[in-house]
Amino acid sequence: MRRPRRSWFPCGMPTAFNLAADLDTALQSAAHAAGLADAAAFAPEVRPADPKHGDYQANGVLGYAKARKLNPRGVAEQLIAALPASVTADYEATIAGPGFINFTLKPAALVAWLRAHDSAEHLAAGAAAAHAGQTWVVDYSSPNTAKQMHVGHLRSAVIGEAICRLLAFTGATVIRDNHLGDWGTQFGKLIYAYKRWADPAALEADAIAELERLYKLGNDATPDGSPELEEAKRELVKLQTGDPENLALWQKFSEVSLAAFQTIYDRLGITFDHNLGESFYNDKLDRVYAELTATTPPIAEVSEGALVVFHPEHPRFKTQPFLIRKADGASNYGSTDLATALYRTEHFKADGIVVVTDFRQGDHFEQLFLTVKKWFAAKGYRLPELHHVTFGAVTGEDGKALKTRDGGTIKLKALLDEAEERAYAIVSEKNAELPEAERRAIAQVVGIGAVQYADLSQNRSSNYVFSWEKMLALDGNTAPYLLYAVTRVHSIFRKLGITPGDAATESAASPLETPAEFALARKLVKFPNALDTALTTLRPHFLCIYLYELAGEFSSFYNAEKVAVDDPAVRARRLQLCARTLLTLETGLHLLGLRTLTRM
RNA sequence: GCGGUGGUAGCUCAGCUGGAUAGAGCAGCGGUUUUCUAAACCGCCGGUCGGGUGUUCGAGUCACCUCCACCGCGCCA
Repeated sequence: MRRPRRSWFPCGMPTAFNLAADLDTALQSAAHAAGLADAAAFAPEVRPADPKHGDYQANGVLGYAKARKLNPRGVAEQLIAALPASVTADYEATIAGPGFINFTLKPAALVAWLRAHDSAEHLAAGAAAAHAGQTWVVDYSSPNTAKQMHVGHLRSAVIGEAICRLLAFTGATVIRDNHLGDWGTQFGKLIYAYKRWADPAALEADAIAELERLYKLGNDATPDGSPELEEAKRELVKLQTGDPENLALWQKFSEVSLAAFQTIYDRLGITFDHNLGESFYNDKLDRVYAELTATTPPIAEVSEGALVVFHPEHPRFKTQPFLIRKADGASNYGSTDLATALYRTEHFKADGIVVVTDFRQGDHFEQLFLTVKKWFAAKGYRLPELHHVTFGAVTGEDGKALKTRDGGTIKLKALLDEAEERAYAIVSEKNAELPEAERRAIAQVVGIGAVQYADLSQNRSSNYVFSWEKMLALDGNTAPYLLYAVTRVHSIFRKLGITPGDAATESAASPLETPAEFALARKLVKFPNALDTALTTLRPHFLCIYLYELAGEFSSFYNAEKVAVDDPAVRARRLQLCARTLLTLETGLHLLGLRTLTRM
């Protein structure tokens, strides 16, 4: 347990977590205090500033003044004069350019923030305001059963897990739901093949690979119009009507699939709370059809025998139908996704639902969400926030979909294995004196982390070019660079035999002096802004950018200032900066789903 | 045809929802180590932000037009 918060802050007040948000509030009240016309409409727009201008800048004065034909600099002067004492005690505020207000943290306030946010618990407590009391369901990964996970499943899993951790850190109760593709026509063919050609030895050795082989056999053996296809369809009908043998087979397929998936998830640090696949919603579809057709006017209509939803107010979806039941009466993913949205709302009491799939499903989810909104409004159901988090394709260096050399699909297991092997070769080259077992352990963290980080560090909406060389590079915005920064900090504490954040060191720290110390400290207090941006946009790369810049500031600091100096007060303050850097880097990397190291 | 996402330095990418002189890494060139991990740090070089018009104090960011790439658009998910 940590000791209770000290009460000797220079300013006496509890230090806010997100200083920019705090300044924003202060400027709003200053607008009222200064008697600005229409003060309620004034949006300060405080954000982190370029360090050469200060720590934060308020851009909102310009727009506000312009709309009212006022002199922006004059308004800025009024605002600064009306700032509460708590702000003027902590910041230098200046007017710059056409009417920006720049805020520079005074050294004492800077240090007060660093002292207050001295543990992961304190950071989390500060961050928890964003989603406290809310429940969020995150639907990600979602592979098809009876098939191995391949490279196409990577981004959803990695991005989805990072979003889960970010939401949880900011106070939400997060429900991780793996919406498996475990139902559909493919199971008729698979059962057909399984009953004829299943190889018990292969099933024992690698069940999911054998199922994949059988599906291919079944697919090839059942061409359109053939009697074999009719037989496969009969197997499917038997499954759907509850035939015990087929149901048992299907159940077995799901079980071995989940077991195989879990070996991948373990390596990526993912644990699902639920695996509610499409099959789970089979008995919940009739209610969807009934409710969508019983409204006046009906939300869904029959067209060409199928049940569809049109959205007349939408330029495209007024003619492009959202298909929610096929003409033969069978369900499709429109049906199950509607039932899923309802279940998550009613059963999990979701305040927000996030679905992480590739961008090609954009139309589907736009239609789905439009339909859900109308449906829930008609029935008086509470509507959660609905987010479709999309991402681009993973491509090879040629810009085309990533394939093996012979054109096959790259299995996720093979990809992670290769990442670890490559990392092992690098660690062995750089640090040959470490014992092999440790090099293996390091290679796991670095290799898997490199794959995760490469995926997360790029804006998710663009395609991402897969490159072993780039993701495993020690320069640039990569996992190895960040992990290395972490180990350098650990190394300092290890050499000195000191625990990061220990009370004796913390209290012995003298005021910051050098440019490198200030630059690092000023970067540290911006962590909340990075969190905030990553969360409000559901784009983890904003956190990556911040961590990369922080690691860069640390490396510069490390290079410019020796930490283990003789002067105990100087040493203590630099150790304090090291401890906070470590805390922030490790907290941030863990939020992204990466593990960290003390040596590499 | 309609729509989505991209197009920023030779290459790979940022650019925080309209702010200050557009930033990183790689590649290229030049420096830094009797000092806590040099897997690092510092400097130089490199840009008509695909093109055009517009909106305004201000546009890589917004609107319209246009070119290119990838993708989606009735019974796969």
